[in-house]
Amino acid sequence: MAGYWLMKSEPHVYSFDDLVNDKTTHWDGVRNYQARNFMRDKMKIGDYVLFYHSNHKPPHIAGIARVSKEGYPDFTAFDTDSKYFDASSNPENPRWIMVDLEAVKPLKTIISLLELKENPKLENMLVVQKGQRLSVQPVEKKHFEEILRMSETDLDA
DNA sequence: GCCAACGTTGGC
DNA sequence: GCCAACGTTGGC
Repeated sequence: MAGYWLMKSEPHVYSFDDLVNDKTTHWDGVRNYQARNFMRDKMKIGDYVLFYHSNHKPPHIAGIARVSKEGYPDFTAFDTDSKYFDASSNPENPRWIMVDLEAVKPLKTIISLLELKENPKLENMLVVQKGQRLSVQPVEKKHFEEILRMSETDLDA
């Protein structure tokens, strides 16, 4: 059974439209252990991902993606030219992990953070909790399906 | 192992 | 641009 996730990206850095254009991307640059552990240990091929645009007015969920490759070393940590370079990670003992995502489809109507907060069915979602900064979050199936319903998005259409 | 200082995230 | 919340670092 597929799992469900929410992943945050700043759209001026990498947006859902960028993913649609690219078809697939590697999710590099995560430098938080909790987020890394989800990618390393829990995310499976075919899991669905709510693609969230943070640092945007308003912050919102833009589209649906899917895991297309499971956790493997984030090579940007080895690249001294990368802003994600981390001298304490190396190919023999990589500290940071990424997954690949593929675009599935944009939400028919985007759902803002305010709309998420106003829906009592979503009150337990991590993304609406105060101070929640985690950039890779697990999502419950019922919450994922509620967001599809709110956004009038049919994954099978 | 504690915790103060510092850096980052990200909504507002 | 502000700042609350949180994670990390490093001295002790």
